[in-house]
Amino acid sequence: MTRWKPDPAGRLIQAAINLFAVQGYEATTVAQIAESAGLTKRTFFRYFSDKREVLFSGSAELARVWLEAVATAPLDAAPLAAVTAGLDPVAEMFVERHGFARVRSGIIEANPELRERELIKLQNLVSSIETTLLERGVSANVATLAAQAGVTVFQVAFAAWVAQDDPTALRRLMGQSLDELRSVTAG
Amino acid sequence: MTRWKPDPAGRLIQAAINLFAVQGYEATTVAQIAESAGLTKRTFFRYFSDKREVLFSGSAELARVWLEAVATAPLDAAPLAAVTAGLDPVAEMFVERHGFARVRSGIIEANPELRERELIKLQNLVSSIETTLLERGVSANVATLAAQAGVTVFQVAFAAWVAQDDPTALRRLMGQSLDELRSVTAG
DNA sequence: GGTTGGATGTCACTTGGTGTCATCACTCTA
DNA sequence: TAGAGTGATGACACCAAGTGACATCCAACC
Repeated sequence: MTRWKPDPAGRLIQAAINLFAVQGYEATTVAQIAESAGLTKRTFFRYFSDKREVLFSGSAELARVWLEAVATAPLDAAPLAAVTAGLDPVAEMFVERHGFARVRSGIIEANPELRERELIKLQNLVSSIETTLLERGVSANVATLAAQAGVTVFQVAFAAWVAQDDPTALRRLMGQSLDELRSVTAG
Repeated sequence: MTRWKPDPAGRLIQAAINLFAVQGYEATTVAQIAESAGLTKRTFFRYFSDKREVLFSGSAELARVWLEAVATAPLDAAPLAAVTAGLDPVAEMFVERHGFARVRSGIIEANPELRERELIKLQNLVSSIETTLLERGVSANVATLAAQAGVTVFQVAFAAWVAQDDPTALRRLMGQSLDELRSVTAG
């Protein structure tokens, strides 16, 4: 037998999502989450830097997948093309998480504090993509704008994806969003 | 004689900025800010919903100026043209605030909590512009993308503006940023 | 069998944020 | 002009997030 029950971080995340879904984010205390996972408040803060972070540990994987695609895109690809090369693997990564994403999105949309955290995670993603572009020789402002444009395309498509029922629709929605951005900025 | 010293909110803002600049945001307590303004902690929270908000009361004016410009743009203007119609009056509004903006930006950039708040303020601005576009008959996704594109252009230009010395440069930097966005999404 | 070490628990503390009621001076009205 | 509002502020108690310091426990290793 192991000394403690396994995967404490995973248990905390699951407990948190359940409690947030049932009684709301604000009405749930960290002590409740920890107790529900069989741990203490102090241990919660050893795994997550704050109460919000328990919903955002997955953002590291999103960044990892996207960044790898940008870094390995053909060196002669245009900046925005390199950025949007990340959309395919990202879409694939989310196919099996449609249900989870919907619950999580519902919780986040209902709370301004969590929306703030989501925005800064997306901004960190923009910064990371931007850095990758800079390493590919793209100029500073163009890197910023291309990275931001790509993430915006993702955001718009993601919002549409959680609002409908087809788990595989993300890829198509992203393509559509990109086309619309092109037509908006073309005028 | 008046009963209390005038403009309590303004005094709190000034006291907060001074303290943040000298000893940092985290090291400054709300009680210190309030005492420095000759008020109590309880009164601080009557004027600002939380400690971060004391740095963001100006964002309402930014939104007001920008939205008015979007709403009064020619009805046959393209969505992005209507959005960027806000850049001129916004640039004008900031000319006399270059010094203040630099101090404030320095404080915000140094603190993740404050960056989160700034991002959600910008996102709220995006949403407001989006709503104004919808009222002008623009379709949903296009409204989102045009509003987001315009605010991104502003963000990029603003960052460049506080990094240099000419208070009047904002307008030119915005035009440049917009041109770059067009070229990025054109490919 | 004793020791080490990493994960967890305990406890005390600071600070952000809120609810409730008291205070105090100005104003309005009889 | 007395006295009842009124609106801003203060006083106080309280809760929950977050942190530092130290104790505890059990598995593995010598």
